[in-house]
Amino acid sequence: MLDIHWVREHQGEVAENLVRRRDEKLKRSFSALIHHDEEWRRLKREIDDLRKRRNEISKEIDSLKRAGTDASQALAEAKAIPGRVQELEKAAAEHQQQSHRYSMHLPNLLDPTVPFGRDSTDNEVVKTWGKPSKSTGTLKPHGEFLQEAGLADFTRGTKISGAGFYFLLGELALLEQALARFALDFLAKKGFTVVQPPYMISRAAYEGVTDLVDFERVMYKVEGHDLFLIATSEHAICSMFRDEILEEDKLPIKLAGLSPCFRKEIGAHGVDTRGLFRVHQFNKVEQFVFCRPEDSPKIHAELLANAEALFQKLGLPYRVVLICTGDIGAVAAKKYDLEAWMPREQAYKEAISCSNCTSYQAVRSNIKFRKKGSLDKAYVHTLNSTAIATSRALRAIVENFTDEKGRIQIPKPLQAYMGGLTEIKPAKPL
RNA sequence: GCGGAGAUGGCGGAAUCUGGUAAACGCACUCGCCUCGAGAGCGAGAGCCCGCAAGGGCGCGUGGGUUCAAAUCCCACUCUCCGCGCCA
Repeated sequence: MLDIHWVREHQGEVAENLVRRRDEKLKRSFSALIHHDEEWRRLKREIDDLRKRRNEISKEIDSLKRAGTDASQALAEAKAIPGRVQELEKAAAEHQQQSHRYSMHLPNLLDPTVPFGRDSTDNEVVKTWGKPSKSTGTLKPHGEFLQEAGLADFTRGTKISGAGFYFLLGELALLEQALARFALDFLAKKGFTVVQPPYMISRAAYEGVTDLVDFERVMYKVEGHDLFLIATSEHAICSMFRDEILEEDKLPIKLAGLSPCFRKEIGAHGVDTRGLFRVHQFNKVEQFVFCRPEDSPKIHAELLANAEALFQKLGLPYRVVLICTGDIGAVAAKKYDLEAWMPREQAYKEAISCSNCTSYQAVRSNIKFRKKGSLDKAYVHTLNSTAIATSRALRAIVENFTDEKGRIQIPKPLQAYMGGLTEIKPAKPL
């Protein structure tokens, strides 16, 4: 969400931004927003004037009564006001609601460096690291391999919970824990505070962090409660500081979230349907930062560097893409994806998403900071980046590091978390 | 889940019974004056909304109701504390 005060003064810039997104619908929403905002302000003025008059008369009535004088004339005038106020308030509330609704749909201002494009095929490759392995033509889909190797059970996961659910078994389940712990230890050393957030949050908290369409498409609703399962710890962590004014010298606040992520993501995905790539539940270590506006570009680069460092330490080949205007979504002003090399598909696939959300979430969640030595307040900037989404990292490890005998080589930095184990051998399926 | 008490600025707290337009009093904070400097003292300020401003409106956990007028009365909800129950 954009700050409405700012929008009133910078309508041209907002319109330009929408042109870059090439979205006619948004342009109409924007003029509707301006219209309702103006109407609301006009009515508010009228209502305030009426209230002023009512307050004056109320005072008169008070003093008349205290003096023991007849107040019936003043009372008669006063009685007429609340009804009129109520009428106008109804109209004003309607306009305010509409203006709020439209502003909730307005996307963030894009950073000027975001490339113009239609969809993910127009994203710009900015870096490639590591040597992508050539296809041997013998690799099985990782889901099939893990099922046969007794390291995961997709069949029974589907049986009890439906497609997109799975059991991790034995050493693969331990490797999943190792990955998460590896990422957390790395971030803790970088000054991040580790956070285990609530896994369910209320609608109001949720509206502060994400686009409204996510409620239908992505999030699971808990029946009978005002609660949604989090789709990432980013959501819980951002709303953690909702309606707060932070002190400038506490910034930047760097947090490393650890949580399961629950996503509906309806629809079939071909070869990815069975396996760990696209699932309804996975664990993720997330980087999240609240900072001063002037620091967010620098911190954005840091978060990406952290994500890259983790993949480099694991030895997983990847490339970094800068997401284009058509693929970036409503929340981020600028976004990089880190795509890991997946040998079986001979393709880079999204493993990490790293966004500078500027003040978009801060406005929605009302998170400000007080400038040092003054009473001035401004919205913070928020940034988030995956550190490790364990499900996708596991797939990358399995595909990149399994030898012809079906043994998965454990990346060096994870071995310490696996009691010194260097490889995972296939087991008998349960 | 049951019973009791409560929710007011950054904090402690007053006004609630008896409706009359909130933050008295104290602490902390910001700016200014005064000081060589610090402190003390004095003055102003300190939430949100509309307005270029002057000014006005709103705001006492949330939502509704009664009233010319609600922190105060009524209803529902949320949360906190105490006790009991249940529980990994």
